Amino acid sequence: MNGELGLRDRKKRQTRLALSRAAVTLAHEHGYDHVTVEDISAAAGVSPRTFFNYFAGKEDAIVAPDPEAAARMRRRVLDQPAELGPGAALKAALGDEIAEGLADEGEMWLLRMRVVQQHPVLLAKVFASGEQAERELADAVAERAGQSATDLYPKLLVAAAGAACRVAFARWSDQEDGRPLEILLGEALDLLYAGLATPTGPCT
Amino acid sequence: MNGELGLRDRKKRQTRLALSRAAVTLAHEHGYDHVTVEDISAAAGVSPRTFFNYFAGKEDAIVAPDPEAAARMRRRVLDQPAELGPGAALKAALGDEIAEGLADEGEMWLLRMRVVQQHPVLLAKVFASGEQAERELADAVAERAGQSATDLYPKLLVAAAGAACRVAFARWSDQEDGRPLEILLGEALDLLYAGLATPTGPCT
DNA sequence: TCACAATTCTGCACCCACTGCAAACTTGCA
DNA sequence: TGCAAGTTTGCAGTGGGTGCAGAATTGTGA
Repeated sequence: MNGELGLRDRKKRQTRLALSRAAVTLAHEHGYDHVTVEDISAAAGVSPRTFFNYFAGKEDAIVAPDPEAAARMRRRVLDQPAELGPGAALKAALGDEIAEGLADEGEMWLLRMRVVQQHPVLLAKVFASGEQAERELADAVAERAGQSATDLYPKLLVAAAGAACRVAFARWSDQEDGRPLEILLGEALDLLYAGLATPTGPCT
Repeated sequence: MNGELGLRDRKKRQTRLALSRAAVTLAHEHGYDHVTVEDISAAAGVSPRTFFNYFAGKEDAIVAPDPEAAARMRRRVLDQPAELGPGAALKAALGDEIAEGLADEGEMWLLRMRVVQQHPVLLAKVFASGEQAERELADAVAERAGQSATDLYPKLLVAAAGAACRVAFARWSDQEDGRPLEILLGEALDLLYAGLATPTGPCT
């Protein structure tokens, strides 16, 4: 009736979001390991047991691996104009994804990045979920490149692009560099596609 | 007197190695999360409490972040012939490191990789410790390139090279491809330095 | 409107990872 | 041999994480 979702599902989404927001903000205020699951669930108004009905662990409440992200990126890659090569298609797809994400919840991304950058455990989670996404993405890239997903090229392309993303995100959240995320990522990808050429010439 | 190390230090090294080997082999046999710290320490002949005197956690007993690796790689990069550019120096340094590691404990590396590849948590640890090493390596590369360590180029070069390493290691442990690790890594780095050129031309 | 089925929430009991502390033990050295 | 320093261990406790079963809530058909 309202928004195509019943009260049940709306409440679930709401609870999940409340837990996630509570986890990020509490961790940002008091430090990740000074925040217990009990604190988070209390702030979100549910029992500690319920927390584990939504997230597999405390870490997941902060990094929140988006289960739809992989499929969405796959579609983005395949939907790019046919004249683009695999690398350009991947770059365009990443640009689209980031533009949309920033518009939806950019300030939350920034807060999350700040917390994550200071906690190796969380950073590890980010890498792991990125790696998961890379596996699916490699399929899409392989399809565009007319290769098998087990070939070196698709795997390396998405892995290297992932590395570029991480570098760009880190620079973005570092506030040293005030430029927007899209620019930073574009710069990194261009350098990558130029064979990591040094300022004075190609990579030697 | 004997090997420059007293009985004390030799025993410590021995215990650490025993714990690490026990962790890897037990995890390989029974699955990582069906093995408890108690099992590992029992197999190594020490008390569970002692386990934590050697490793910060169960994961560390398997991924065992080598505390000297970063400094060693830094030296390797700086010690490469002066005529090599940053990228070539990094490639050569990685080759040296791998050749030495394979000779010392190649079969253990393989077993470890097999375990790690199937456990997101461990994979995450690998990424995290890799990321840690990348920060130090970026300094060395920046020095060779005559740039600041906060510049994009050094960070992206080591991050992309790290991605190439992970891809090469994964392919190596996959046993689909029987070629030796050095070849696989060289191939990945070459493709990277060629700007991730597709089989039919440069990356578009 | 009401009652029933399905789903969600919650408390409880439990396992395991991990830590600080202090006592027992081992090693190195005078 | 005996002492100082370092290592191992047990113990007690915290917190993350899970299975289970009952209570609470919601969707649905009569």
